Amino acid sequence: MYANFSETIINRLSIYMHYLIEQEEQGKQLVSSYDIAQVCGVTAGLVRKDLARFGKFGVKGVGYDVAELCEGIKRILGLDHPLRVAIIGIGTLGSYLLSFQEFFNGNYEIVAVFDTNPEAAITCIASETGKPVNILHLNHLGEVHEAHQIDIAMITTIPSEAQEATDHVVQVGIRGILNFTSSHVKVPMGFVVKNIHFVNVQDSLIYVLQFSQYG
Amino acid sequence: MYANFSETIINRLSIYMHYLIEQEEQGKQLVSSYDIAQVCGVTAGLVRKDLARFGKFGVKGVGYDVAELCEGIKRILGLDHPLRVAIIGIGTLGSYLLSFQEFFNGNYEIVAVFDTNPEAAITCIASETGKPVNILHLNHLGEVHEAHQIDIAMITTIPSEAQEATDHVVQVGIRGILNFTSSHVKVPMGFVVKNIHFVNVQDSLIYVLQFSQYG
DNA sequence: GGATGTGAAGTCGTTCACAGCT
DNA sequence: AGCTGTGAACGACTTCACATCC
Repeated sequence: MYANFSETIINRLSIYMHYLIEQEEQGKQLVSSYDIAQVCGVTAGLVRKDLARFGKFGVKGVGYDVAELCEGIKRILGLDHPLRVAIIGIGTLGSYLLSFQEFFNGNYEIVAVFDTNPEAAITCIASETGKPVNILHLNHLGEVHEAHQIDIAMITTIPSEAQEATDHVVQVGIRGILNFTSSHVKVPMGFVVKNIHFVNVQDSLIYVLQFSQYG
Repeated sequence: MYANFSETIINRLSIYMHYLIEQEEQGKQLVSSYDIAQVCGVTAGLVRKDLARFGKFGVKGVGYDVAELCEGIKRILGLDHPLRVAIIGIGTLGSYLLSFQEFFNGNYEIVAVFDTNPEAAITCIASETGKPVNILHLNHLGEVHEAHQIDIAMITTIPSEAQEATDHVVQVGIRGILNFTSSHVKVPMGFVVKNIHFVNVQDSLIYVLQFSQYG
């Protein structure tokens, strides 16, 4: 296993990987650090440094084999086997996540959707995606986790219910949590939460715009 | 205006600010760097350093006035006046963004929604939010921008149409772009793109989970 | 020739400890 | 006593330049 590197570096590896997946789908076999750098918005030297931390993936004078490097990064990230995801709370956001499974590039699988009011939700989903989706009451989270070993729970409830939903997730022993709500949630040691708040990105965009005026 | 600080720092200011807005709504008047630090997941010293870069906001021995600090950060970020947003492409993601206007805490206003197929979209939206929403053909983007001075365009089309939509946005002169699609988009100098790809966060969550086993 | 891998240098971000104000 | 503001020490990240290999 690869020692504990910083989130900054790991996040870039993820970006590189998704670029490589794209290239692989388009049939490209070889890329250079310059190719990766340009698309991902970093310098070529940094790409090489990032990769060199984890081993030697390239061939001097030639570049990187797309499929090989992609597999290498997947191994580093822990994405070399399929990962199971549960969605907790099925409003507009939950149904969006369901409909965009293609985002996941095959690494993730949504195994179940939970809500405290599953009947009301079913109509919503059916009209959105056209797919039949199994929506279960949150009480069944434990059984499903026992049966399928869920890696990540996505919290997509309304903000005021986020902590309660998270407590439930923690209680059944799912250790990875993606919090899409605007509330902060707390978990005990050994569990990991990552927040996805696009508003912060939006705010920093506004900040940068102040300094990028023409002239 | 406040000189060009790094995205890391600006992103934290945004996180602090949203915490302060929450506290203000709950009637709290005073916070310490320790309060902010605990909720936002950083150290108290870092909070003070971050703020000190931009001026003196607190009172020694006392703490920070919530409303005052909140206003201060808004001024730094450029959020001290309402900002106008357009949504380009109205599928499940676009309708989610519409329905979550409360996320924005009053700083942002969605002035219009555009699509290349507005008729098809209208039904989708109406059933989602229950609100009447004006969906216009993308051809009208220029007029609306003239009339309302749009600050940010959110690209929420299907990935294969992202670049085309972005080109349109650039052409009418909207300089801030939030790209929610999985495609990379290119813009000329003077324009700013920020990507919102939760998959990268999800990937890094998986990485971290490898090292947080019990025991 | 062309691209990687890497030490060394340089920059940037964070922690620490404490002086100073209330 | 409590909490901010800040220089100094520390550590992490990034760039640079070049030796190295295909």
